Amino acid sequence: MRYHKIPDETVKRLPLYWRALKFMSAQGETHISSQKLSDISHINPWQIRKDLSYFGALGVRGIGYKTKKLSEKIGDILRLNGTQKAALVGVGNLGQALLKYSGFKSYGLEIIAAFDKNHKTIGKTINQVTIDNISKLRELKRSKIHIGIITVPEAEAQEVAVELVNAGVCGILNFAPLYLDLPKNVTVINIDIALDLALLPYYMPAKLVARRYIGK
Amino acid sequence: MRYHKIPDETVKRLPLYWRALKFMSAQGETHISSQKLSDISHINPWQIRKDLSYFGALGVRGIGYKTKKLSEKIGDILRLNGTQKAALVGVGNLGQALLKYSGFKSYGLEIIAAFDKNHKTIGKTINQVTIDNISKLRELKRSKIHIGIITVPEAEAQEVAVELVNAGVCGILNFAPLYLDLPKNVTVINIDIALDLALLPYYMPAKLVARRYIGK
DNA sequence: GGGTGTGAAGGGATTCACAGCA
DNA sequence: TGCTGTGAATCCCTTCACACCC
Repeated sequence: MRYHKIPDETVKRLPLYWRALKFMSAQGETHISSQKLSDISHINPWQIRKDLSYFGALGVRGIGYKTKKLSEKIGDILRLNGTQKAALVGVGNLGQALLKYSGFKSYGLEIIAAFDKNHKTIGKTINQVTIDNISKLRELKRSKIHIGIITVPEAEAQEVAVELVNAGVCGILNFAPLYLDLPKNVTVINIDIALDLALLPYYMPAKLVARRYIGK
Repeated sequence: MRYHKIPDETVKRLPLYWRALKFMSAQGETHISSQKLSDISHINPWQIRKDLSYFGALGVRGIGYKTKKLSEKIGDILRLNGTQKAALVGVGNLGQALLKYSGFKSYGLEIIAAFDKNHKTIGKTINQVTIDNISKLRELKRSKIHIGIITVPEAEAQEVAVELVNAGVCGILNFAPLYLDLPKNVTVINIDIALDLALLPYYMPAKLVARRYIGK
């Protein structure tokens, strides 16, 4: 296994393993088998082993994986070890919730700047971050922030995204429900809660009635 | 094409098409081609045509799709037409943001009940919803609510989920970062923002350095 | 002409089954 | 014995190419 391309689907599962390993670590478990990891993450054991094998032999046959070693390894792969600074734009309901949310820290993310255009919001301090006028976005360049979080309304999102990129951002977490048109070297992760929600009725029990389509 | 199983991946894309169609409708477009739909949704035209073909011949050769007809059809498939009532448990930062969020309405979801265990929060009214004591969750059964939204801390999520199911809920939107162990007939959609966020550093430009692993 | 609908081909991810090693 | 690591087989989804129809 040399110079192996890692499937995107595998990468998507890594944070899940990471979360499960932290959980096991907290329980004081020093070792974990793919079966046990499966019990927590609900991914098949062979899928887990296959996924992990892309990164070399991380386990010990007959024993399993060392909890701490494995979680460090996954952290290295995902580059979650160490802290990354982020700027948030749009301090509405969601923006405020994210600012107050402490869970980002364990993923190495720290929001150290926030912007809004509402004068009632500007100047407020939430969770040690003072909200700036959005017009000062371009001054962000100095602070070497590479991650931006967009929580502005849909109509303003594209414009804000461009300004963030101009300010040196190359990774964006986008909560606005639209596709952001940006240079290829910018990574965008879209989170649209409503889009996920929309799947719920389809998969709810009534599905048994009409899961298959009778066509033509 | 008879009795054809619809791929999950196709279902996942339907809300995206639905969103794009609403956008086009708002622009006053009565017809749309798969190419145009692709421009907005950033899904390949042939993928779109394939996806839609699972539901029968919805388009007109040489013309494209009727915007309104198609969006209604997708709404029917996803069961988004009509309103579904939901109960939210855990009125913290995120819970409040969701209560105030108006975007659910267009997906046919209306939060009509909210619960918390914090006595400072109980009794407050947010967006016309008065927050109840979480101990009253079991009384929910009468109100025929089938969707539950969980925004409580991880440690309480499993317990709350079980109570929701006891109260008649069969579809859950779970924001707590853990796997909910529930009867098979309950549909759970998990949203863990941090899990998505964790992928950002991996895909950010520095990836060019170590995207592939040099093993063994 | 222009754009859909769809079998067939191709590609990738999942699953299997077992070799290999503590 | 127990559990990992991994080629091979399988399955499913994506992509292609073109027939078909407005």
